[in-house]
Amino acid sequence: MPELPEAESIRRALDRVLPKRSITKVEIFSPAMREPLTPLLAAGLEGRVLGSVRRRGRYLAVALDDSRALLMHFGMSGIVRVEPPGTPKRKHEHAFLHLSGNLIFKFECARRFSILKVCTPGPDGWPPELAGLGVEPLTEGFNAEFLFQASRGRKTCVKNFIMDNRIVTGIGNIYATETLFAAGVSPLREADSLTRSECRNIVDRSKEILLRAIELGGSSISDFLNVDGTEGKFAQELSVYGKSGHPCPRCGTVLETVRLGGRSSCYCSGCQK
DNA sequence: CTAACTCCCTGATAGC
DNA sequence: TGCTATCAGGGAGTTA
Repeated sequence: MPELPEAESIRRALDRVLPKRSITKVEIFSPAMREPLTPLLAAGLEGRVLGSVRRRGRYLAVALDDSRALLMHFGMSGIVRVEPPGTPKRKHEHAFLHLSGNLIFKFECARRFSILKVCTPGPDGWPPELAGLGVEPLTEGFNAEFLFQASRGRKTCVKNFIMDNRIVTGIGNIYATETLFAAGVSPLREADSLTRSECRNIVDRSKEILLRAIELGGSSISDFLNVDGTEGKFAQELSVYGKSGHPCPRCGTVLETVRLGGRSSCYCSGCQK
């Protein structure tokens, strides 16, 4: 499912193909989504020229030439493709944006958790609905002291804490699971119990893992595909995610799974304290 | 304020 | 074979 590295892979791909193309026609096939797609029809998109593609957490924003932007989020199963006409329509394709240069931007989502909407960015360059997002994990702002201070007084477990988008944005179940394994920290630990040193470890490992995943085009777990239809290759480097019952790659202890905040979490009780 | 729920949705898989 | 139950889960919303 798309987390930050997958969103960044999509961003890079879209940023190579979308800018300077104009929207020639909008087609909506499935109005009933997490947010309705029908407003796209009345948004006056025909004739608008697309600009650069930026990312905030797992959201992407494609600039429009009228100071608005197309905002998208991939939920769990969102896929976007840019293809020439002629490909048969797939079952869960919900919207097409026809583009100049004989291409179609296709918005697909089996579970309908994705978002595609027009937004109006504020002074910070992002629409108000993204105002509550926390720090970007690949910036200087995400550092040991930040994580340490943010976790003081927090009784929630460390896994839920680093998956909280209001604290740090873009880290979902896969990368939280892998980060805590690499950092040797149990997902069950109270956030408040983290030492500065453990915070530094979590921050450093998460950045390494996210950067490596971006390098490999993300993880294709279940539904994720890149814009060109290829799979990300990071899934092959996962140490513990989805490997419950397998031996720990570091110490051989059988990996356990617990449910935290409604999400399954795989970890090694031998390596993660 | 925090923490712990519920819900949205479909497809894959397990069990009977 | 065909049914039902369970799980996958981001984020918004609700409750205590």
